[in-house]
Amino acid sequence: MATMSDTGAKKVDRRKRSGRKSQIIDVSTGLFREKGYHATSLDDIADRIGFTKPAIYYYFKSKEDILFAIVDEIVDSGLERMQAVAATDASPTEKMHDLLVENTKVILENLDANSVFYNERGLLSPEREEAIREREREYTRVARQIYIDGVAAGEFTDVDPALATATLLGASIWAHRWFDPNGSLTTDEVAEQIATLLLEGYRA
Amino acid sequence: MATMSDTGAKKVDRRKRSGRKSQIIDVSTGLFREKGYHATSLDDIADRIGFTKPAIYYYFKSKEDILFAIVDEIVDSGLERMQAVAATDASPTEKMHDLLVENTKVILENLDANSVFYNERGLLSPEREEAIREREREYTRVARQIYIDGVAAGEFTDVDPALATATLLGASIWAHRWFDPNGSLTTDEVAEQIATLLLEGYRA
DNA sequence: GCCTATTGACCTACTGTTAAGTAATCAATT
DNA sequence: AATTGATTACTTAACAGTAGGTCAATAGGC
Repeated sequence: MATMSDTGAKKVDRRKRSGRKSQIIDVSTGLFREKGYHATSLDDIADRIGFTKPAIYYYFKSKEDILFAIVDEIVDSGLERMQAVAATDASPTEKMHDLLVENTKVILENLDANSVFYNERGLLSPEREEAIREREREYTRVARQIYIDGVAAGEFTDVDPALATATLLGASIWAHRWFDPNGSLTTDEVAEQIATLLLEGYRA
Repeated sequence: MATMSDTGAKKVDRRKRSGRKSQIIDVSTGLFREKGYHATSLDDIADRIGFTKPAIYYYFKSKEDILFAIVDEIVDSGLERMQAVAATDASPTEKMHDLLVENTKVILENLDANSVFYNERGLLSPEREEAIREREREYTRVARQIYIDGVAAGEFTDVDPALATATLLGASIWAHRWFDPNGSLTTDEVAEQIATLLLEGYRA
């Protein structure tokens, strides 16, 4: 009776999801990445859990809600770490380097969910995609401001900040397509090398 | 391959296709990019042409064949231009710069098809995906060799060539996600600025 | 009368989703 | 201690819609 009465709240607690709900999300994340959202049926998800299909509806109102849960959680976790980097009083050069390192790490440490984020989020309803895109704009805004500060401080090349940050972040994001968790390089090493390569250029 | 005095070198050569067939490919390319492969029905494609669905089967044996036709054509057009760059006797630095410029241009000049290539090709059958992946390996092999030559010549930073080329090409490829054809920058300007930014780094 | 291009009708498989029912658990009441 | 009622976590059955795909039939040009 003591700890029961506060569970009725509608706010979703990300850290303490019910075991089943987080299991559905985890399994769906893997399948969505492997096969794509539309090519993954609710039967596929249920089978892998050891469920029947309608049981999913006890935890989610629709298939799209599962995808949204995955994508929504990811955009939050990334944004938090970007803002932490931007909030330091380091130089623009250091900030941008750290931002690229953190961005790569956040992606590679949660490869499945981030792959789903980048490849399947376009399949959400227009309203939900816009909600995600809004959060992402905040994300790119942080990076762009660092770049603008860097140009003002004479530290960065004076090119279009939108182009520069899109290119820099793109190089980092693209790691999700080729990174092999079983390869010889760790996520930290890859993150550091990408950031350094972009900062200095590839010319010796 | 000699220089073709064709009207549009930027457009993909589709002389071998009948008008209808190329129309199906064009329309499908647009829809696959907008909505995704699985979310696009054959009725959607037929409707946009002014067709009925079975007519598609006069030109293609299956829906997947349409996707394969799009993806197959793209991987060819890209590879040809990469090999042309690699075949010159320029320095590794110049080659890599040109390769990045050409890669970006080839993507932005055919944005729909390249978006489909990068986002939907994983939905092909395993055999066909492997066939595409094989051609793409040739693609990355060309870039990697240039990088290796550049390191040997003391021109490039001595990092893992696989990581370096994946990062460099990734930054270029990622342009397909943010480039706006109606924006203020042309494809040539974007291609040149991305290549220069990557070559020199963003530090002033 | 043949070839090309196209259609309407149809089949089958599968999808997300809902409804209704059930076994187990637990709190409150008898 | 036994009964009840509610809640949790599912199951089975089924539905309505849609998808890719097939095929016989056909209109128009040569």
